[in-house]
Amino acid sequence: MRPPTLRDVAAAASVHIATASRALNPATRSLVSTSTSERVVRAARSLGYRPNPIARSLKTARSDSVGLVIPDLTNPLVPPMVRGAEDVLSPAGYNAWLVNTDDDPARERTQIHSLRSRQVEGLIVATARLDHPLLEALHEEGVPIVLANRQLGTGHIPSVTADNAAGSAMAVRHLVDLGHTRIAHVAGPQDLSTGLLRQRGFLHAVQDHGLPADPDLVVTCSAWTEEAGAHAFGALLDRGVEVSAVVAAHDRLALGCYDALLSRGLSCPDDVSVVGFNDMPLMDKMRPSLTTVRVEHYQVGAEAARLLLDTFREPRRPARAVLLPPTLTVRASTGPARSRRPSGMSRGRIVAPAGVQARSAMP
Amino acid sequence: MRPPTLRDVAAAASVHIATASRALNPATRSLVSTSTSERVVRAARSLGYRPNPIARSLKTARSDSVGLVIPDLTNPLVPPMVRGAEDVLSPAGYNAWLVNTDDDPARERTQIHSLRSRQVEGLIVATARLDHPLLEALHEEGVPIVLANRQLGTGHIPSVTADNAAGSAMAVRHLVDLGHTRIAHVAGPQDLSTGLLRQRGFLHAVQDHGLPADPDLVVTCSAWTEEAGAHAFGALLDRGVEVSAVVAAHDRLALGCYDALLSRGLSCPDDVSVVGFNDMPLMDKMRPSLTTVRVEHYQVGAEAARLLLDTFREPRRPARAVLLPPTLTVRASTGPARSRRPSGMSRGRIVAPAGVQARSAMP
DNA sequence: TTGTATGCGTTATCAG
DNA sequence: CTGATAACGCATACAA
Repeated sequence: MRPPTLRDVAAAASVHIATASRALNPATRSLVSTSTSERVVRAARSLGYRPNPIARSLKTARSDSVGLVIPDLTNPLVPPMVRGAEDVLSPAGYNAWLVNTDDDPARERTQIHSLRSRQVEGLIVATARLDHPLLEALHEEGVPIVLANRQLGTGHIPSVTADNAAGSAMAVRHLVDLGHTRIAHVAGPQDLSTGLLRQRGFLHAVQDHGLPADPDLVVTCSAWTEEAGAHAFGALLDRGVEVSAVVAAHDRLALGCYDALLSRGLSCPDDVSVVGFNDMPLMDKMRPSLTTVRVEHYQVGAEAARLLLDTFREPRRPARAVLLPPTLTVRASTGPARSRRPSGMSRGRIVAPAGVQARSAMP
Repeated sequence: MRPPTLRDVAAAASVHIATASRALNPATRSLVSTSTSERVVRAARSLGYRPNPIARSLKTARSDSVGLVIPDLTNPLVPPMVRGAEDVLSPAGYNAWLVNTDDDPARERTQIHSLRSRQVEGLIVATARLDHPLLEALHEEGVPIVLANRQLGTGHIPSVTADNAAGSAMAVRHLVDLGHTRIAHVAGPQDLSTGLLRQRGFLHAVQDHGLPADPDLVVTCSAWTEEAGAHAFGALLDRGVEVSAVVAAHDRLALGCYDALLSRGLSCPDDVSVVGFNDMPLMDKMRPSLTTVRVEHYQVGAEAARLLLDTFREPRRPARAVLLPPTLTVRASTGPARSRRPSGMSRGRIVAPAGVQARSAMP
């Protein structure tokens, strides 16, 4: 049995189809007498009428939907962002189309094309790179876009992110308060705003506390994986660099640091304190539970959606970069710096393993 | 600048709009001469023509999209299922609409309504309860549905799930091989097929190994949370039930068991071995890393999508219940049963804390 | 306040 | 093989 259309409702209420349309549409109901409007509504209800959004879209050239461009749904940071966005979009009458790009530019291109052909009215994009011609081009074209979690280098497109520099500073501050002076940074990909700004924030914070910005204390990962973190931090340890604490630019990198320490017989936090970034689910269940800079990804998604809705209302509003304040969640992976023994191999001091020449920091 | 329509393409190729339509549509291209079809395709490409799926849907009464009804995107089991489904649907030309129900029947009802009004051609539902009138009704109506991860009690609707009973049996078998004879079960909600079948599988397996199905060894949780698991297993421990191993119906319940043990000064696996269910992300990073029954949720999603596509081709095909074989991932949370000392308080034997009367198992 | 007429972009059914 | 025409379901400018 074919679902009832407006025509059926109009017939049942013995009014013209146009009248039925007006009566059923809250915005135009005032143009119709209360009595007939009531009659129409009753007829619609009794027939189980549901407006056909396809037909409506064709007519109004609106789809009431936005595209959500994400790297990968199975990345634990993503689902909270998505729900945050949906929880704002939904009450505003918008639906969200999700697409995964797997951080592959080609796939991203086709996915965004597919979204546009489905007539989405705007885009929330969580896959921005610092240099991102595609997004710049779309923005030039006038496609409403809001970036979530990551920004462009140019800042031309509105964005909602955590205040990454502030987050790094909080981590450093915490470690300095615990007495640490040799603090390393396991940085993330430098072509992403998250990686870059967390590193910059780290370097500034270290200097603000009067500590030298020793290049030996910074290692960079090209991916946010445990393996990358373990490899990078392991290399730093193996170089014999003196270090009692590390700020990782991502919880996964921090877990990699755990692995690097474990495989070298070192303990966290006794030998080295570790701070992560993001506070992914289950970070409280690690051993040791991870001290980390908490980012409210739900809020990032929600705020991005609000910005997008704003853009719909005021298309030519200048780009804004909304920074959400992170917080520091202190758990068991950070502890006081060991007071250094005058000489010898204290457990708090990392020395190069046999066969590796210890290299002293530049003066 | 308005995006080009079929009319524009037809004009540019100086053919009738109907001819342009046929030329551009792979299925009807054969009705058009090669030369004109080439001309049309060239015109379309040079104009950057993209068919309007809204208009097409209105005409064809197809949406090329299916609904994916999930409990909550932030549940770590869900994203792999979703991607599995998408990776099958996408090559078949279907897009997936995602909705979260938060396991709230009212919300589920409205979300499914919303999907239907968006003209989805079928539903993949991961929120089934054993008793689920809404789904039965939809199925009666002829809406193509495939259940994923959970089944109905009646089995009237095609489903794809892990073989939950087999999974429980694998867990029990593993523990028996390690010498355990007092094995508990922390069961999940019994109104869900997952909870029920894992419990049943546990009880059968225990009996198959000649162990008594002691009711004291089974506790039930009404939610898949760590708190519920900790509370239930804690209560079992506090009753003084002798137990050296536990099969939890979910990794989260298993983590709750960890908590219950920890807060009672007991150690895993030295005092009690713990087996989880699902192998959620990061379970290898727990301390101890969790031995668990691995369910390939990606495959569950993918297979559910395949079944749905089958249903589109053969609407009246009888319901099938596809069971995917789980595997046991052995990690550090399970170890050999302690050989029991003749008397005294061995660490391997749990005794009731002061103030709690130890209750012996029924004879 | 209600009815009339038209079109959104596409596909399908006719003729020719 | 191609062109003309209608129709999908709805919203709206215009007329009454």
